[in-house]
Amino acid sequence: MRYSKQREAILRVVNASNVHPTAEMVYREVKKEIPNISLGTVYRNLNALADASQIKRISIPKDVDHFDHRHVEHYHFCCTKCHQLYDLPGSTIHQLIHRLEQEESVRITDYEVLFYGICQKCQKGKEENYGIKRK
Amino acid sequence: MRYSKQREAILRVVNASNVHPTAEMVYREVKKEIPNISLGTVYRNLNALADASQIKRISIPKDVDHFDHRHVEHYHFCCTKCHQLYDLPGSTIHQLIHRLEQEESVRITDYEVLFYGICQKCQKGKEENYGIKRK
DNA sequence: TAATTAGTAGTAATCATTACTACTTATTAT
DNA sequence: ATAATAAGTAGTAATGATTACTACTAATTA
Repeated sequence: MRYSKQREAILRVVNASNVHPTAEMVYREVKKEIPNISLGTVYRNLNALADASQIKRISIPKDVDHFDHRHVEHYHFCCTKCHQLYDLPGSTIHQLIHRLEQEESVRITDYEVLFYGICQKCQKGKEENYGIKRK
Repeated sequence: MRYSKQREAILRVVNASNVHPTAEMVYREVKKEIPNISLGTVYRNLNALADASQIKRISIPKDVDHFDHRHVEHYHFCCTKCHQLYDLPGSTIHQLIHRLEQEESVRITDYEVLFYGICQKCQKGKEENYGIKRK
């Protein structure tokens, strides 16, 4: 993979973000720096970066793909009320992976743990929707 | 939700399947019984059944949605070689959920645990692709 | 048994994502 | 360095899974 300022900017934006951005969100952000960047370029590079394990693609039912700079191990939490995607800390999964590899004879190379529920803010009745539409 | 023979057949097909069928697969199967059923009807009912927690929608990056009759608690395993989706047994997650609810002040109502790796068959070099195309 | 209204078939539309094409730019071999 | 080469890009068209729409059908109810 050869260098390009577009990919560098895209990776920088994903790394700097704390909201698990969608391709569209990354596009809008990178546009500030490279105004004529193409949405296709953003998609192509997000996929390339995910394939190279530099970032992580998160697939959520009834939602567009999100991307995450997975620097520390964690799980994801999707609030079913405001549809905001949060991080949850955790590393419990490793023992589980080890056991499953032994018992099920599979080789596990990656994982995604996604919880659904009501986030703290929404429990307090202070939810906002963040303009995220559900299909 | 009122009764319809279409929804009944769709639920029956999902329940009888052990391959986490896609909407298209359910459609092809139900068509044997109700030849003029519409693909839109299958989608609508799969969504309705998922919303009613009778089945579960599984979202996988770069793949179409799959559906699962979640009768016993388990995790999912997606082989990165043959792209087949398998079940992995497990119930370890409950302690984790309880701890996260306490520590993070969220209310968790559902979860999805998806592992990636190489399945037993593919480790033995006997993989098939099952005609599943990656975009 | 008629009235109501959810459900359906069939088709058109949507929209996130990918593919394509001509052009540009990073890397390489002379 | 500089030309060759091949990966990357912008812009736009195409794709394809999913949803929306419309006129019709059938399950529930009063």
